[in-house]
Amino acid sequence: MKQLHDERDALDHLFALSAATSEFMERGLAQRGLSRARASVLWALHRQGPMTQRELSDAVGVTPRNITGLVDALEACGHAVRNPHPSDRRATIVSLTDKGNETMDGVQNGYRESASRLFSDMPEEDLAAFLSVADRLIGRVREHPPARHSTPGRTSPLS
Amino acid sequence: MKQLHDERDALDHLFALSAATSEFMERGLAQRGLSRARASVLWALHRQGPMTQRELSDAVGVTPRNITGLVDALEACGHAVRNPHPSDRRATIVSLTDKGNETMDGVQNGYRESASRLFSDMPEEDLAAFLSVADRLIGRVREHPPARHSTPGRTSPLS
DNA sequence: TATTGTTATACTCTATAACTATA
DNA sequence: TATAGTTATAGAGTATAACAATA
Repeated sequence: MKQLHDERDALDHLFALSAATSEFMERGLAQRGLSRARASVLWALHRQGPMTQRELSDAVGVTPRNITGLVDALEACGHAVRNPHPSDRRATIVSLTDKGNETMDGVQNGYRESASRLFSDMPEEDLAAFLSVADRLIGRVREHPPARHSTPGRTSPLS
Repeated sequence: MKQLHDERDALDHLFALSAATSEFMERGLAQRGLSRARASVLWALHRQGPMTQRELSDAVGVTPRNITGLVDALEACGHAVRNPHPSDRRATIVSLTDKGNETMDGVQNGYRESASRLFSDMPEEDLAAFLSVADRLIGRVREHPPARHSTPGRTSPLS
């Protein structure tokens, strides 16, 4: 009885934490004029360097058609550029511009500040417990349920 | 040095947990043919009973125009019905159908199973630590940053 | 034949603004 | 004058399918 209630309370907390965190992250991106979808492209380029749109498609987890649109938008606002592939004339290489790199550095610094603000005064053992539980939950949540083909758009910030 | 790394690691975990949880929840809804936006309307009706579209608009946090579209879709798939307001001829009352109630009961039972699967074998003190940390994080994440006007579409499952 | 990136098309979710019927 | 819900329009993000250029 008590245990059952605790479990449901925990799932409630998990959902609430997920929603709040998601809004938190998107608010940070919005300050720099980025949507989550566009930021996910910039993250991939920032972490892994220049790559073709096909590679971006795999890295970000959306179809090549969508990469066309996202890169169009990022090019229009000066965060990325398209260049011809040196040896494969079908392909185009997408790279970050200086502005794109500055933006992503800023996002990264923002995350550092956030991390400090959220966790710096948290007791060591609470932090450890949170990391441990989060690890287990991530694993369970990913493996168990009837896995459909991936839902798009998860970004993986904080390189 | 060590502490700084721990903080960033914790934020990383928080983002990853948020993304995984969000996919987990939407997967559960998708099994029943529901998107998050439509499920949020059904949740509001399931929790609070029949209400006008205007009230739904406030409950769900989207514009009245969007409620029109969402209710159109829910009516088309038999989960909800529109009826005239008894005293205000401008307004329409939206209610769950039997099918809508069954669907939401199923979603709720699914969440109960999920809660059990995720948390039932977790040591009491880990569960307590997670709840405590989650509470603190939700508060910090909501208050601190340059709060824009609300991002839409958070559902609040598990009544 | 297979791959890269595009055009064409469609669907969902979001928004504002203008309009109709009612209060 | 104000409110409830609609139409009209727009934009982002997702998807498939067909096609051109190239491998």
